[in-house]
Amino acid sequence: MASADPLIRPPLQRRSRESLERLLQTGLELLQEKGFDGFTLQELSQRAGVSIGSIYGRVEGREALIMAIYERAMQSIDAEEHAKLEQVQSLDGLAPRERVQRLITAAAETMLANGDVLGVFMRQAPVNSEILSRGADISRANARIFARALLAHRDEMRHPDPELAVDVVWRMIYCTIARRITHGPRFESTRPLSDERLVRELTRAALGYLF
Amino acid sequence: MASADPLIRPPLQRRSRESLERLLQTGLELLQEKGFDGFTLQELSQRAGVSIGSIYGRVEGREALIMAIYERAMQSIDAEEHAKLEQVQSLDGLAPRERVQRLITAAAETMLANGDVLGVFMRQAPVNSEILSRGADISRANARIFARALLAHRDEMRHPDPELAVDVVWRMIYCTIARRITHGPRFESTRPLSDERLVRELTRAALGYLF
Amino acid sequence: MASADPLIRPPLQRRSRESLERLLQTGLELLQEKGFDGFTLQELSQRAGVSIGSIYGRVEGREALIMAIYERAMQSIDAEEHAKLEQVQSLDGLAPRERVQRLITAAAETMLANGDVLGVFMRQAPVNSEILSRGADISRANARIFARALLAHRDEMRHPDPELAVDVVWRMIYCTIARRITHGPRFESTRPLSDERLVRELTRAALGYLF
Amino acid sequence: MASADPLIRPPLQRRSRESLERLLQTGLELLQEKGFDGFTLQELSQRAGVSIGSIYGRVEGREALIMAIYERAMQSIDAEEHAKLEQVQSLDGLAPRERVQRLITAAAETMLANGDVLGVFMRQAPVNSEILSRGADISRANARIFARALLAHRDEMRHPDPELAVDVVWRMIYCTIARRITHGPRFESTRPLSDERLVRELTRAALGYLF
DNA sequence: GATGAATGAGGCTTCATTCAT
DNA sequence: AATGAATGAAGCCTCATTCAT
Repeated sequence: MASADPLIRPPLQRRSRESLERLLQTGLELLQEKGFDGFTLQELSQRAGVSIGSIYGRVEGREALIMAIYERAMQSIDAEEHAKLEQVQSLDGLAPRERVQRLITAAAETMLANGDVLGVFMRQAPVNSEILSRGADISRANARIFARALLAHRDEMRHPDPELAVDVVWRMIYCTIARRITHGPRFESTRPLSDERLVRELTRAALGYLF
Repeated sequence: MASADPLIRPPLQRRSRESLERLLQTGLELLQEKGFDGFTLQELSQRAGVSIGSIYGRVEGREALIMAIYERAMQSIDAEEHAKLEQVQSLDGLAPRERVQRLITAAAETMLANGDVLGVFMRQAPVNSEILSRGADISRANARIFARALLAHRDEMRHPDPELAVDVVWRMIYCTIARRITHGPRFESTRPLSDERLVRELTRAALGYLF
Repeated sequence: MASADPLIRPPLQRRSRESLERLLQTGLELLQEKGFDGFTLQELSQRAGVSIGSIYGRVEGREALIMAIYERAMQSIDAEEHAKLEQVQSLDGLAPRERVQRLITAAAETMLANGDVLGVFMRQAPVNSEILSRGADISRANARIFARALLAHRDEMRHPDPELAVDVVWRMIYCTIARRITHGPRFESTRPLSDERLVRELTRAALGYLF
Repeated sequence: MASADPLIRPPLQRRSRESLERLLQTGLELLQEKGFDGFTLQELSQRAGVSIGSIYGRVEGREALIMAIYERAMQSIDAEEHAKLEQVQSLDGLAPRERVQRLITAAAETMLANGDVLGVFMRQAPVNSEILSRGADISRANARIFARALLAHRDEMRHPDPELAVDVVWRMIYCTIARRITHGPRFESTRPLSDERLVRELTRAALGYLF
């Protein structure tokens, strides 16, 4: 799912690779601190100790740089979620409810744990089509894994259209957690509610809906 | 819920009121087309046929203008949602499931029906603290109405903590619909799913969870 | 010495005269508070409760308005100084040193006493040719009175060119006091020095120089 | 006496240093021609052949640029006056009257000789607190040198409070010359009076006052 | 006459990108 | 390849003045 066009001109020398790394790492921090709008190449250049010229030597421009930062940041997060979902899926002899519960928890917790970084980009997605589409890619890939895993238990589901139900569950969970990350835990309601509790309740709702 | 501080210097003459109206309306359209970043006073001035100076005669600056557009746009939408929720709440002798179903449908449909306008601001909320907080105000107010209406049936609920359950249901519904508006219907999954169907399934999930 | 061209379109009705008065008075206050640069017709209009349109009905524009404020403010101050100088001049049988002392004191004290208002315009003079030239008119007029009064004692003066000496004394006194008003009492030196003391010493210097 | 905070981001390359120089020089000329109010970055940019962006690369903004022009212009003038005063002070075996005469002449002539440049800033001082305070610094420093030099002869002075007298002399001289520079030679009086003559007479007055 | 809304030239500033060294 | 100075389009805002009511 990685993009085909080279966001980055591959660095050849060790020194280059290092400064590229510094660029992407510092860039992420800058993005977290200032948001996309406050993110300027000038400041990045200074903080990372990499000249503007070098940035342009490595990258097409601001947009591409941000995408490169994005890809780098997402790579590990996505792999982590991916792996967790796959792992639960691969478990044999799991009771349906047990599996569903674990899948939801896996997905939600990975997202919440990486909320700091994820949030930076999730907040921009609705305003930046590039990020929107890459984000969709990732989400959809996970949707598929999630669905496949759940549908192993389709026969036990009481819902008449398991495919649909599973899709809806994914959306429900994903959206609720995602907004928690982007808007904070009290946007929709001031009632205190911990991450753990929310996940538990969402799971419960999913189970009630599916089975 | 309208803000107390005067975003707008109230126009006294007819001509003014007209151009203010033009400003807010055209401004909303411009915001829809270009997004917040692409929204410039210069272009608004041209399109609305109102000089820059006049804009500043009416409004503190760009930021205040946007908030004014926001308030105007939200006023009717919010009132509509508010009213619908209140109306369902006020119905006597409604079976619990029936009431819940209607409440969810009311909330979701109002949002979806106004998605064009809502989306413009919802997309900015995570990036604009002013809008974030106003949006939270509105959402929370509706959360309260929603909760009050549902909790009329708390005795019939099987969930051990009805207050919590009702809060979670609201979040689930609101987040899922909101993201549909801001990210489109296929961000999380490519599986086709109509608005109506989604609402129906969310309702079903909510009912299973509560009762 | 009043300018010939009508800075002000003479108000005919009582109401007009009142609002003109309000304009000039409030204008002076505004000028004191904000300085020339911070002085805007918009704010004056509001504070004085006179519409912009009315201001333009009465006056050519911003510049003319300021000059009108200036003239009004100077009128009384100038008259006061004028009168004091003339009065000392008219005293018979005054010992030379006594007369000089009184003249200097009269001039200096009038200026210092009106420093609040004088300062506003004196600070602008070097930057505003209109005010510069009106200010020069006034200063020169007083120079003439001052000179005439002193030269009554030319025979007692030890200076070989009494005309010159008297001119220099006037300049010295006027400049020192004027700068005290425009730049404050400690611009040139941090040594504390009261108005009274300064005047006394200047007088002493003048006497030593003339006689 | 140069300010410690960096008004200017020091240019590293030759090309930069040249355009910075052009900027400050042309800036001074522009200031002389148009005054502070008429001084715009746009015009400076054009005249100096330096882009707006470059200006901002070198300087914080308009205000800082003006201060930089000021500091550069004052540096040499101040040094010159400073040096001249020190030099007279250092002369041994000078008769009191001789020394006073030379000191006053030194101070006055340096100022008058640099009147073109000095005037630009002196005219703004009463209206620009930054310049006012820097100007005060310089004047006070010279006041100290002047006083120290004169007070070497305190025993010969007939004035009962030599410290005071010397302070007053400095003020008198400085103010009269400064106003001559800012307001021209005929503001206070139309009587023709050359620079030389004025200085000579001021000196005579000072001598009469002190000794 | 009075009112105050409307106008718009013109100022300052930011920052992605280019280019000389 | 790297550096960082230079560029300039484009945005926001102010305020004297004009003009419809």
